[in-house]
Amino acid sequence: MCILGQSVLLMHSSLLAYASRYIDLTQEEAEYFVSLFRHRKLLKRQFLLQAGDICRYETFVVNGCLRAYFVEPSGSFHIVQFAVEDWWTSDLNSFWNQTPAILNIDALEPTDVLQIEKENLDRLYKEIPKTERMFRMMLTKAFIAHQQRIIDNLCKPAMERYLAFLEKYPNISQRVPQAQIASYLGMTPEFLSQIRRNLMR
Amino acid sequence: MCILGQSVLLMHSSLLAYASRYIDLTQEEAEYFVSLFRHRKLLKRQFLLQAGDICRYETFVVNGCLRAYFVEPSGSFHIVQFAVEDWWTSDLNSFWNQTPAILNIDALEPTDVLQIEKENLDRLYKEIPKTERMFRMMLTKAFIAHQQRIIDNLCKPAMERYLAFLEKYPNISQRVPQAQIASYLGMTPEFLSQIRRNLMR
DNA sequence: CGCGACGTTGATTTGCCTCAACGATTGTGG
DNA sequence: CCACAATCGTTGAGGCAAATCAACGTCGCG
Repeated sequence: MCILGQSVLLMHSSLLAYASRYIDLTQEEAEYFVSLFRHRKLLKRQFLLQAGDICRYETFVVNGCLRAYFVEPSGSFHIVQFAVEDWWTSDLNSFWNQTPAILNIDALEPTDVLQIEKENLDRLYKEIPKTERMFRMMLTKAFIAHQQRIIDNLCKPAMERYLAFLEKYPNISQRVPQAQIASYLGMTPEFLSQIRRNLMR
Repeated sequence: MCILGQSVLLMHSSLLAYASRYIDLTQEEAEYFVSLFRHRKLLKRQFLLQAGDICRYETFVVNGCLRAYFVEPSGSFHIVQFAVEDWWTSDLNSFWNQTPAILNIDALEPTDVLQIEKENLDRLYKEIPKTERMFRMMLTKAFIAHQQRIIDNLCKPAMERYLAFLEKYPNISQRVPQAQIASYLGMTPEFLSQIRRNLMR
């Protein structure tokens, strides 16, 4: 155990615990699996990815909190995703095609992540095919969540979207600033504040 | 070749052509692959899935056009997806968990589809593992498209969303009624009409 | 022909944004 | 340990994009 914080071993066990929800790995497979990831520590506000760069890694969050956001030419920005413990994040389009990213990803808290390169991920699929199943399942869940979000954005007014967010992500709503949540929900911080006032009664 | 329309053989070749974009199948594998699908013909306005039912199939569109939409308690509805030739559709959440669907799917035109049951899909993954790769890749692309749609909905005004839609789906915008497109884009038909008038100059 | 589906137009309303100013809290350097 | 800046949330006035409601025109079709 490392004095300076959680050891890499503990990081790995966090990732393996996650994987075990989807697939069973032998001791040997598990070791190979985690060996393809590299650990990285982020300070608050440090970037994991900047728009324009190529997204080289798929990222697993061990602890802390990241945000992925899109910056418009006008300068305003919109949060696409929060990622806390046990979440994955990346600019999937950039990662998949190895093209410049349109998303920025940075840390809202000091954060530990494990990252895997595209090459290694392809290698992993090849060496341990059932890992491909895991990623397919993860993607399925993420896709469903995105679809639900599209539906909500289409038909729910601001207050309902906020209430749904509170219910769905209680662990996120308690740790990230309200302005960030407003951005995620597609409204201004001022308006979210007004909504909260109305909810007080 | 069947007198009453495209033969099942041609349907299958359409599906195999699609699959070949992602993976290579031997003759034998290809035959097994398509044998797991059943063909179905839909009349205009016929339902493929109704909310509340369990979504038993993943559906590949051979020709025609489907829409997947969500109906609110108030009665208003929102189109989540159009599916034309070479697209897949389902209520993925319902299919995945075998829980009641929240989406309705029906035909905007007479439509031919090929459907695979969950059991057979799982069997397919097992017998021909590379098919799992294909579905993972399809999902990745769909996920990316959904993410882009979320971004667009968050930051683009109605007119830009409409223009982006025209550019992205020219083959859809020419065949489905404008009111349907308005629903997909999250605006009223009246407002879309106004936008089109403004674009006339 | 007459009905239903579809698109258009205009008047009015409203949900949400913009802009600007003002507390409260945090944190950081002197 | 204090002072000051930065961050964060709140409040209010005014404006705009888009919804609502209602009426009307135009097809295609039974």
